[in-house]
Amino acid sequence: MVKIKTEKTTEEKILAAAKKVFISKGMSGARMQDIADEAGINKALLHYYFRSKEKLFEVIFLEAAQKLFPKINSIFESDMPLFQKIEHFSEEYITVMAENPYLPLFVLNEINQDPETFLNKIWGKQNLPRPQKFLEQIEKEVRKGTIKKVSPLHLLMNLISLSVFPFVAKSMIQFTLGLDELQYRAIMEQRKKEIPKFIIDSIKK
Amino acid sequence: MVKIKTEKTTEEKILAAAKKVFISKGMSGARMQDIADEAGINKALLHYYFRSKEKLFEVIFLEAAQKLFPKINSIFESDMPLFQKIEHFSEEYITVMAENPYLPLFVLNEINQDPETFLNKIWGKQNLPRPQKFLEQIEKEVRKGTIKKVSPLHLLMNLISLSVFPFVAKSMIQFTLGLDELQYRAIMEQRKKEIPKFIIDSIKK
DNA sequence: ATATATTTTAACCAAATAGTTAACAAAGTA
DNA sequence: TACTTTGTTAACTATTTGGTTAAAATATAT
Repeated sequence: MVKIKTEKTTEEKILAAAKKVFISKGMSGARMQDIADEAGINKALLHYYFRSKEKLFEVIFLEAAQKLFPKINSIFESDMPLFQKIEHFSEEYITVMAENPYLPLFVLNEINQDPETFLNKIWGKQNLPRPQKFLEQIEKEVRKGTIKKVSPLHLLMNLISLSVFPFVAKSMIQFTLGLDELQYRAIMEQRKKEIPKFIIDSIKK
Repeated sequence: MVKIKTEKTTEEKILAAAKKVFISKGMSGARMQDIADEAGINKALLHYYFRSKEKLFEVIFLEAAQKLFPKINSIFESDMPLFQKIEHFSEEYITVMAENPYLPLFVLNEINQDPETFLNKIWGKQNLPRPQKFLEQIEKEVRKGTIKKVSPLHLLMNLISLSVFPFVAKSMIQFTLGLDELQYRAIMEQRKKEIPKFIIDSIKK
């Protein structure tokens, strides 16, 4: 019988704790002490593994951004037909976000605090959404006459809005509608099918 | 010729400065010194007019929340027919938010940081969205057969997502699409008509 | 076993930051 | 004018917080 290592290394504990604290409090609201407590270690250890709060934050933020965008691009830039792409996108996106519901708000908020820093320095632009191909595809379908004459840009914004916003407004939605965690998840599950149906019903001829 | 007072009172200067700083940096990222500088006054004056950072923040946050929700409710609860309500909502909402584009992200983010505090203590629930009547109205239309068999809840979420998200993601959108302020505003202007068209095309029989 | 390198901690430090105080200035009032 | 209230400031204080240090504990190599 081989012994399998299940204990987290200190670095993993730190990263998990940092992720939790940064995502719930944001960069400026997070305290190094809170992260240390959450990880069950001494504060000095944070600085031993990651030099500063900024460095630690950068790791967490990049990981979050990686999770948010690359998958979007791989779908946007694939060769699927339009309707299938729309279905695939909301399915995939909601699946990933259901496991990390606070991620979109976290990323959007940090970007908003200092767009310059985040959008230029931290990212190579390969991580950013590249909707070009998707936009062209819509335009082509419009010209072919297979869908109604819709604005590609607005259709893009619609697809993303419908998929992302329910996560950004999670707390709000749960509170105003009185939903517990399970009910919320169930509704997000439904949306995987609801969104493409809603969109396709609107644009198909 | 009567002299008209155009100078701001100190209190107004503070509120304007606090609004600007809090909305761009958030509660935890904002510095009292920044607010004082922005208002062109001494830091001690902030404490003279508002006792603490928290008190000052509460004023700003409430004002922001007031602007965000009551109008929504007055539309949701009016007696307009459904389609007109949808048109009216996106028109009204986008008009208000175009003047305060960072407001939704600010409010959603602060709520997220501490839902308990914000949603219970600070608000009397009269400010929160009350979508009940709107949901019932949709259900009625479905039963009458005037629109397709859609989920009222998802339709509600769709309308709000489509209207609010483009403001929440403003920085992101501008950066990835390379839009300046004017172009962004123009697109939001278009959305006032695009959103209701998009929705109604989807649900009408 | 001994020595060396790595990991972890408690105690400390310096900078940042919310909040206070006491004195001064301006405006209102008798 | 004298006096009181209101508004404003510079300088200061207390606390929070990111970061450091030096020593102890643990693991690793010889």
